[in-house]
Amino acid sequence: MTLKNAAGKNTADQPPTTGGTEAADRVADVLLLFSRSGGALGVSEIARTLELSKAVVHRILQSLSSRGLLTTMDASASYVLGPAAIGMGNKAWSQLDFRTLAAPVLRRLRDDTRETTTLSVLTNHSRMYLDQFESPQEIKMVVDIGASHPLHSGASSRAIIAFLPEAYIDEAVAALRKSKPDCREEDYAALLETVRRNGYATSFNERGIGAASIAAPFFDRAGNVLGSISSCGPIFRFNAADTEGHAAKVVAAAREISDLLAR
Amino acid sequence: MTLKNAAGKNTADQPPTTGGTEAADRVADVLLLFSRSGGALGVSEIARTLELSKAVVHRILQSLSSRGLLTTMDASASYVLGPAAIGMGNKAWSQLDFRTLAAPVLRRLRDDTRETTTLSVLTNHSRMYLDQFESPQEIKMVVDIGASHPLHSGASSRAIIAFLPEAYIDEAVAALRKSKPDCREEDYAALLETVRRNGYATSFNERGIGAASIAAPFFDRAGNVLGSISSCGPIFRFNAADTEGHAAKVVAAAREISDLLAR
DNA sequence: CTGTATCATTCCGCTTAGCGGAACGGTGGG
DNA sequence: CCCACCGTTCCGCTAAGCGGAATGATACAG
Repeated sequence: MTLKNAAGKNTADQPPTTGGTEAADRVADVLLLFSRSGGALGVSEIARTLELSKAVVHRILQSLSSRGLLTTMDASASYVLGPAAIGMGNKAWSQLDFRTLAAPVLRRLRDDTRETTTLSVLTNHSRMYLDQFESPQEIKMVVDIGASHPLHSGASSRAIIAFLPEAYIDEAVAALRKSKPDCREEDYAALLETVRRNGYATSFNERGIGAASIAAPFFDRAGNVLGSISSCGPIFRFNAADTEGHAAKVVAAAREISDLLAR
Repeated sequence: MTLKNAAGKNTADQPPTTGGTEAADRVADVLLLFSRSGGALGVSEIARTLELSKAVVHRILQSLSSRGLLTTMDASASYVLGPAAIGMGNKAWSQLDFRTLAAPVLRRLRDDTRETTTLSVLTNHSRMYLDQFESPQEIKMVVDIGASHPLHSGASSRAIIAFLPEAYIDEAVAALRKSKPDCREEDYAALLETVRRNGYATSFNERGIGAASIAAPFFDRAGNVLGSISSCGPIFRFNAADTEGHAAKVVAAAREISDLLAR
């Protein structure tokens, strides 16, 4: 029975065990499940999804919430990520340096497209430019590193929000209505659907006059959006005919960053 | 040797096992260790700190980094929190609702002090107002919910940064120099030391003219700062004689929030 | 108010996952 | 060159913890 099940250990399906212990893998999987699935989760649901016994899941949840990584909503029953998870996220920001990680990719994309390339990350409920590589040309776009921008407009934002849960989108539509009361929710949803299908977002004359931008998102291994990169410049250099080819380069670069993160 | 170590399982010290399984507790502890200790960590160091065998730690690290919760810096050897930790942090923000959690405490503090109370959270490398309860008086302070503020100035910011690692403080001093080239690093360090000792921060006529604020931080169970609350209003109602009593109320409220989070 | 179907939680004996001590290769400093 | 410390790997023993089933709580339908 223990014959070859020992080291190999794949029940033939989803999560290929790697290196460590099965117990630890399970704990990680539970955490990642929370970080994937939007709302609150209960014992049975998790047990079903991960194909584990309810007893096991229950014990893991006990441990995790005893350490504050999970919390139980008001009464009791179902769990959500807890304050310690927020603390961890904050720490991760200071430990893991996106800028250095993405720099080579961004620089190469800049040299390739000869347009300014930017790096944005998702932060709480907004977006922020972390870095940029400026175009070598005299007329170019320059963004403000560090300031935060709303998630509802601009290519870099749309590339992110298209892959976030419903709640973010509702919030964005609400914010959008304040400046453009006549915008329709369906139109925005359709726009984001296009972004999801193409894998990139575009904007022309949107945030700034005469500015154009093509942006693509990158993800962590669990499939969460972490941010986006863009190639942007004066609109007269972004003609419709080239857009597709240009976008392909941006998407490829974004995927490269995702891969670096997944490594 | 294994005599009574079996079930009871407390080596008489730090982390009292609760509910779940020992294995899961260990995994959580490793994660929390990363979220506490600033830099990168190696197998031996963790094993020593947590009083675990090196083999165990090594296996846990394998599992966690196979899921992207940890990452190994460039070559190899020591680990830091990975992209999945950032994704988790982001998700935690949307699941765990600080505003509703803190609302009763903030409202009570407002009714008690008759001044506007605010809720701020740490985000990436800045701070953001999440909520406020306005003073019932005609002359009052009102802050801008949602916008982000630098970490280097204002009571609410200082209450946070005083409990962050060195790197943040250096960054703040650098930013501070841009507006006040003559500020001395030692002075700022001393200021923060005072904040740490008192448990609260004050500002008078600092961010806005005629405005005063008393702020205290709150923490997750692991001791990470998550944000701060403040009681603030027109400076003429904040006379020095009352400051200490006023601050005590703010600190008590902040501790209450920490407790709610630790529950 | 009773029946049925969820849910989370608890129990306990069996067994297998994984603990830990020790051995191994690599690296750096004295 | 050696010693100290690192991360990694091996393997036999054993107790940690898995899982099936029982229990209690809650909820909805009839």
